[in-house]
Amino acid sequence: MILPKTSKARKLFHNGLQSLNRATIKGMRLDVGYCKNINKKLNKKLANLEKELKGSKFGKRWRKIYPNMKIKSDDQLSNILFNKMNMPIIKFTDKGNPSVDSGVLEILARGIPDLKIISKYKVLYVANNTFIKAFLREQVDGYIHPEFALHVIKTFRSGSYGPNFQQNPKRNPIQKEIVRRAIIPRKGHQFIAADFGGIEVRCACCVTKDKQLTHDTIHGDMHRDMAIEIYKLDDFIKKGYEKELRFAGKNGFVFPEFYGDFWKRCVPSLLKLANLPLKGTLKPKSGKKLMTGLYMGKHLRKKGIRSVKDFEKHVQAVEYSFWKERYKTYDKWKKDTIQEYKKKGYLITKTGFVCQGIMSNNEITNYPMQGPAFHTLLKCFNETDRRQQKNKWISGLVAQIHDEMILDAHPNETDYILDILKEIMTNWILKKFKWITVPLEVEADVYPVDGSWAEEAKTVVF
DNA sequence: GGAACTCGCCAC
DNA sequence: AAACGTGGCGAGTTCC
Repeated sequence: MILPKTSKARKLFHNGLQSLNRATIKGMRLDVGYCKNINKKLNKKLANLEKELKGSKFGKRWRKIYPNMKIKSDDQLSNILFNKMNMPIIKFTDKGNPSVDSGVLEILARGIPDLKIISKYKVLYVANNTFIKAFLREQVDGYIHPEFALHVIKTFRSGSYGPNFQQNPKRNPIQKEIVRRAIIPRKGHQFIAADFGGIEVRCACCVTKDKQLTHDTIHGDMHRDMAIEIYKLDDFIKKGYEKELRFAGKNGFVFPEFYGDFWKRCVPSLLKLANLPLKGTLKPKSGKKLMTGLYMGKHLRKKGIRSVKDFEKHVQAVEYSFWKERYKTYDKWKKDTIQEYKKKGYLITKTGFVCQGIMSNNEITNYPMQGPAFHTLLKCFNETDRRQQKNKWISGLVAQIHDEMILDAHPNETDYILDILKEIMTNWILKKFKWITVPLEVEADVYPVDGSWAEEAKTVVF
């Protein structure tokens, strides 16, 4: 449990309630015609995919066992795959049952191509049922009014409801296009979305005072560094593989480690991200192609890593140096903070919120970053709101996604607003939150006039 | 017939 | 010994 114990914390939330509520009241325009249209189209498409699956070899087998076949029934699917067809179990759910999630289906589709129909179905189903339908259900006179609450999330971030505006698809391009196309600015307006870059890591720099982390965050590239170390890449990363392998370093290792994961659980995703097999020996022709005639498998073998077991050992060593050498100050902070919590029974964040109650080690070391990261955005949101009222902008704040604020802007005011955002988010905030001891970086996406949220934006970096 | 649970998936 | 942090939500299923 966290409580806004200090007067500063209470004031931040008191102002936040009002500014967030104003954004809710203002709301965002919904392209209702588009939503109704795409909803119809998707219903038809989903019906067709269902028909296709039922007619396929795999679908016939399914229906023989379950005459009332339901594509969405993971129980039915799992029973057929793992009990009737004896397919290998790739991973287990939290409750210990064989998993049939998208990653598993992707692997099993190598042997049963019909499974691809199910994956395709699920992607479109989520876009339609979780998002488009919610928009149509929640809209009033062509506007949606997502709410933002400050009293629900235990780290005192914000939550969003009716609809939840903090989970709109971004990574899957098909879902992104379908869903974000529905959100449009007011007539003649354009969206501005300004987000802090790596705000949680920057909070970690300020909280832990780790000099190496601070250096890497401001001047270096830790994700790239870790990718090079994990895959022993040396100069391969310079030859056009930077983006993908950096992604693997970031999402397969650095982020999980910061959240409290450990090497053994990182290995499967690191293997998957490099297209390597999940067990056994690393064959010379396995994995991502690094250059003509050289695959990741062969490359790693040359470096003495001949099997998944070898790779596991290597990742364990990388983790050791990550915490015991590279970020040893951060590591010590974690130990000290856990000790402090155990002694006092509570912790207090940089923004004045008290964390108390029964917490795991990972919770103890994550809460001091997660809350203040959002509070930095909220403080800026409040100030932007104050200025928009004082100066009677036509434009206005309409939403917030943890480290990002979204405005519906009149083009005549756009440049002026960008100046204001730059001032508030990179300068003003440092005077208000003295504990922020690293520079802050902001990316502001400016969308085309009358362009939906799915359109390509012009990015301005502060 | 509804509450509670489970799984999977969307975001940061 | 521990073992990814915070949520919302839809669908299927089970229990009462």
